[in-house]
Amino acid sequence: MEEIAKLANVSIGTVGRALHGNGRIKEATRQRILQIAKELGYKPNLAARVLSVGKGIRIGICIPRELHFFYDYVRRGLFREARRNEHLGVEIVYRPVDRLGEEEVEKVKELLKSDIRSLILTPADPKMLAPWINKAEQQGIRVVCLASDAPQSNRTSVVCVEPVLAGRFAGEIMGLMLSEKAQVAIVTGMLQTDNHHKKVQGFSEVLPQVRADARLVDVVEGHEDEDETFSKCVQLLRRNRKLSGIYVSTVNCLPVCRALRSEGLAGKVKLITSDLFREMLPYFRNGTIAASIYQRPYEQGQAALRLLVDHFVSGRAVPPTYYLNPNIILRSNLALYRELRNANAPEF
Amino acid sequence: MEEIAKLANVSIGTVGRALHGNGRIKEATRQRILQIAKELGYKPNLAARVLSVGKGIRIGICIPRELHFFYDYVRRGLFREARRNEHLGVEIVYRPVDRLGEEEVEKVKELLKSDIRSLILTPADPKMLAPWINKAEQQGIRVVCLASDAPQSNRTSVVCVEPVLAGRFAGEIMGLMLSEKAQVAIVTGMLQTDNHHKKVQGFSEVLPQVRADARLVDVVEGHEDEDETFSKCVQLLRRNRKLSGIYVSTVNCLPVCRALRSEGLAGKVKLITSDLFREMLPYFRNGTIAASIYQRPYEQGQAALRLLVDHFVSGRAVPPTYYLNPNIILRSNLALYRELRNANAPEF
DNA sequence: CTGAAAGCGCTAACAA
DNA sequence: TTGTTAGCGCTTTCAG
Repeated sequence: MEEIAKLANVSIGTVGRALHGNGRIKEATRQRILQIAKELGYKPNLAARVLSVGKGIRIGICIPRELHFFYDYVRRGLFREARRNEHLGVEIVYRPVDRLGEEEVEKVKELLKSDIRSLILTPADPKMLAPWINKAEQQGIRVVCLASDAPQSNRTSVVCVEPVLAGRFAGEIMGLMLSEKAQVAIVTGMLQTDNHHKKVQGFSEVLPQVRADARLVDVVEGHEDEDETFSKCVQLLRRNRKLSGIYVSTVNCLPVCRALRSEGLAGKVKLITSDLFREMLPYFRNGTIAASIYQRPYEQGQAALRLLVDHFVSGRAVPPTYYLNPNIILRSNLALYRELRNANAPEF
Repeated sequence: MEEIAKLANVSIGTVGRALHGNGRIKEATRQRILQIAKELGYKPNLAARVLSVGKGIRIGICIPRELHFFYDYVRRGLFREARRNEHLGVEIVYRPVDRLGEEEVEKVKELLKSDIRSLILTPADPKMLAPWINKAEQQGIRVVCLASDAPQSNRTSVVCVEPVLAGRFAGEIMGLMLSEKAQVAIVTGMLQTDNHHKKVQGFSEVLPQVRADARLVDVVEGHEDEDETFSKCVQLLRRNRKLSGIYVSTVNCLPVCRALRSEGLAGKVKLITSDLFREMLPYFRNGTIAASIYQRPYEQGQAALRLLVDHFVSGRAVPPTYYLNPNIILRSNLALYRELRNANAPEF
């Protein structure tokens, strides 16, 4: 900056104003300074800037505590990435809700009063939340939706795995695994839920493309209830002894596994589940679960935070969407997943 | 630091010496200061440190230019992550080789003279390189192997996809896709190559576990030659009309695709390839390639650099190994891969 | 062995 | 509209 100032015959303060864009400065000098800066290949020293500005970047976070197997990893991704950037003054204001959707509006209101520059949240009820998101954006608070979206709102960005893609992915794998004239079923939570609806949609779109002779014979709604899911699955399996594949689009796969075992069909019926948690492990090991579609909660949290840090520190634009690729978990790569590693393994 | 100094009745300079570990300082005062620092929960301001020290962390990089489809992404991962950490003074000294193994020792020697704190390289000839790696480590230069390993050396760490795992992963997917009494073959480069050998090994271990009745009938070495691979594949397919799966463990999958098409077997024989580049796209689209095992070159580069930055900036230990999970690419998730995205899409 | 002070590059408040 | 200047927290050099 000093060198620019010298060449432009102005003070270092003026150079600052020119570079900064704001401030009262004559357009002519501004242009001149900018020109010289470019010629010199000037790049700001971020360390100095951070040191000088002093106050950090406060980021509000509102995510659920449950379901732990998912949000624990989202949270870790967020917090670790925040800590990695502590030296840039990144600071988190954490206002969790107990379950998805519980009191989310209250928490958001609270966060809006906390002098935050940005807000990360997992909208459960986008309609309800939209006015608050819009209000935040009006105040200059960047809102990033995480894991689920609020498309009708003015949110700056969303980080997630597209549910349709997850469904398509599952559908394609299922199709590849099936033999001729196969019959498959889907077990889901509630079809009303946007997320589940889209997964089912993606799955059923793709399946016939991969195997024209495959048929989706049933979509079972388990309503996230263990017993209901179990008994409905048993019925499904008895009703249809030729079923050769099941896709569980919700996290509740354990009752499905149990139903398969109790009917002696474990390993015979190809089972594709979603996500990953400890209790699934034995079913993976003994071949009941063939594959699981993993939504990479840790990386989702990490990505959300990185987008914001890059934006506030380097002025990088935040893309309106950041879609992650789902992973597929099989027996052979199971060991590499954090959920099953010991706590002190290195993480990113 | 000022507050610590006050409480300990010393100057800020003494606090610095105590914290820093080095320097001439009476052990008693050192302990006292450390104690107070801990009580106060002192954490150094990294921005200030970087600003003060001035000179950054120079990291030497020696990776090949070819094969572009792979190393271009490794390089991007490395460079972008370096740029993200510019404000911490991270700086790259880039000494590429044209092809894997070409003049690697020369380049490494050159880099060792460049006042680097760390060295990232892709060893092609570990035996040859080991003494240089050891020398570097002796000089206090942290050596990180990237994409391939030099296990007999004293390298600090390795970042890669384990080839055995990639093979096992492919084997399991293949197993899941096959029907009864299936016969499969592998097309590889040279079995002498450690990497290929291990992939083949992983694949053949897992296949019978997934399908006891499947049989690995042939392993074809194409020696990375287009014509040789093509004609050997055609022979393979004619010799064995009942072949139902092929795993290509090398990047050279195009001749295999062409052979399948020319024999009218595209889509009939399940084809699993490795990695991803533009020319594979049509074969994905028309169903010739069922799946590809993706080694995430971008993330490999990114991870290597992150490990080092975390180490030098925050004093975090570098884990001796950092294994990435390979991804599987299918038609449905193809669109999300960078290789096929336009250049200005957001990246991490 | 310890203290004092300059300065890293930038921002922001105040003065002109 | 522009110039001046005091720090931000730390390292490092030079003097005690």
